[in-house]
Amino acid sequence: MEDLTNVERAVELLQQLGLKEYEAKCFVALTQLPSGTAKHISEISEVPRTRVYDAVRVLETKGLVEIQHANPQRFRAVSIEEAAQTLRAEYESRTDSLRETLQGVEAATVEDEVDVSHEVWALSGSAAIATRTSQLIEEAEEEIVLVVGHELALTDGLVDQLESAQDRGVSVIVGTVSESLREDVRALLPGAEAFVSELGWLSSMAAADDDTEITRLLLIDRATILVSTAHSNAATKEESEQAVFGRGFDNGLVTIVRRLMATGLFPVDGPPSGAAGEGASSDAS
Amino acid sequence: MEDLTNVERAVELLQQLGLKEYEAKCFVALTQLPSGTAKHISEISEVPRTRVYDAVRVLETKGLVEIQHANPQRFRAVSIEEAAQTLRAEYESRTDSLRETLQGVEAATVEDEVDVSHEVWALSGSAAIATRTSQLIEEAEEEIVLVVGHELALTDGLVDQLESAQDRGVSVIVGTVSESLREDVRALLPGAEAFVSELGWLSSMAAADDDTEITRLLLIDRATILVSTAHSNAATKEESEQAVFGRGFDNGLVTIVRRLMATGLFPVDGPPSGAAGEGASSDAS
DNA sequence: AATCCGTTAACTCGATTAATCACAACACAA
DNA sequence: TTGTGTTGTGATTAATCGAGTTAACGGATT
Repeated sequence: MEDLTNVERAVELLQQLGLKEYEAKCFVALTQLPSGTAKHISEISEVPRTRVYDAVRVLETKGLVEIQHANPQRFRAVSIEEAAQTLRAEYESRTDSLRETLQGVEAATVEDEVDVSHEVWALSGSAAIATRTSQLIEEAEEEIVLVVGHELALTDGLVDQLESAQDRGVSVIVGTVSESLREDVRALLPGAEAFVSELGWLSSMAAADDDTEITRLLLIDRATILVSTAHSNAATKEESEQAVFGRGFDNGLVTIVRRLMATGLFPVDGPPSGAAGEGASSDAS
Repeated sequence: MEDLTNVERAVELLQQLGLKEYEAKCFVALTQLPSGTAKHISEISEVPRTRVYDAVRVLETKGLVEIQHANPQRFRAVSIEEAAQTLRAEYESRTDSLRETLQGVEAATVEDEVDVSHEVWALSGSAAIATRTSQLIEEAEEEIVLVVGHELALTDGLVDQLESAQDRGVSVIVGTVSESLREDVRALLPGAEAFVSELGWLSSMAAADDDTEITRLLLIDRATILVSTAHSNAATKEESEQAVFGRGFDNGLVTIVRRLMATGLFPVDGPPSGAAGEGASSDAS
């Protein structure tokens, strides 16, 4: 009674996990009782009494409740821990099946060759962006320029990957937004160049009612770029991360960013070695 | 083309994982291509071309595809492995949140005391049944009588639990359907009584068009019983496991099963010690 | 028998989704 | 220029599904 918010959250989560509204509400109600009748459940869950039976029966087939076939019937939920495990196991087996099934599908009619040199791809979701970031870092052969616009963007995994890139002879240059973060980088990655950059020039792109900031800016071998932004919309209160990445030395996006980096990105310590300066002078598409 | 079935399976799985039909079909189509346009996707996925755009946009927000904003737009799916991980992670975080949220809910109005001695509960799903089985075994104080009607029912975990029950002084009696399985039990559980039982008397309960067999039959301290049956319906081709369990010495179900075990269940080696015989003579409800 | 309660099943309404259509912007060729 | 075809967006219709309600059945109680 005192925690309506928690109940609502739980109901919403259960629906996201595939339960219908009534099922979710009934289950949450049952977790609040050692056991209960349809009437009882209806009262605390606000589910029409006559529909409790359907809902609970479905829950039973999913292994989430047990039914006592008496008069009146009594219902009881399994433990929270067990319910969570049951649901998790269900989706885990589904993703596993999906993996197998999709691997047995692949390959369709091959389409014509596509010019890959001017591609600019958009993607969203922190996980997807992180994955792409590490893929790009791993394919670097000569140089990695990384500007982290937010503390959270510099994860342990990222540091490890940069380290192993250095080990195979790739030069790593890291820009940060703050002095303190630069010190961290210098401690974590001794072999890398570290500098403080100003990303203000890009923040001005953001719309007025949004709160957008750059989280990552990655340039691989001067020919592949990835820019990611965290976009927290004030209206919907949603946090989302978006990114674009482009391939090819004369790719439009790559060219622009290379030029921007050469001119306005490295004001404090000056442009690092040949990273951006050389690119700026050698792109004439 | 040659594996329509696989494609259909994948689409179905993706829908079970929360995607809409069009989204699922588009994604599967994209896994068959390095990249493709809306037209291309529409052709292999049978999704109306004009709807491909929406579907793919949703997929992008879920981190499953990347979009090239060109003319025409091009779309590309992330790797199968990455897609599976993304989906799995999504549901894992949801079950975790659920666990936490539910723990912050518990407890509602306490209802009147319920007479617990005649309860008979029904539950379904192998996982749920296995969990309940182990809970019952762990609460045993004196005696466990277990009849396994199917080889698969005797899992390693089950054996371990029976072993630890023996260690705390609980006598374990195991019935099997075959002589060979009995030998296995004798090897795995030296301290336990093992015998071959006949379960034919219960199989006759099954309806004609079904294929039902008893997988487990568990009697704890002569006062709690669990019977589980594997029910493979020929019509729907679905495999499901169901169970009932009851508590209390004079519980109707317990009484019946105790009596049945005393009379007709142990024909080969005779009834073990005092397990069922004593019960049969002492129940007068 | 009359009535109450528990239970099931059927039906309505509304929202979401699938499927189709119409249109504007653009490219290319005749 | 005109015609043709393609791309992308938006609106519209049709079908499906879930939520909410009502009716009907059967057993138990009085």
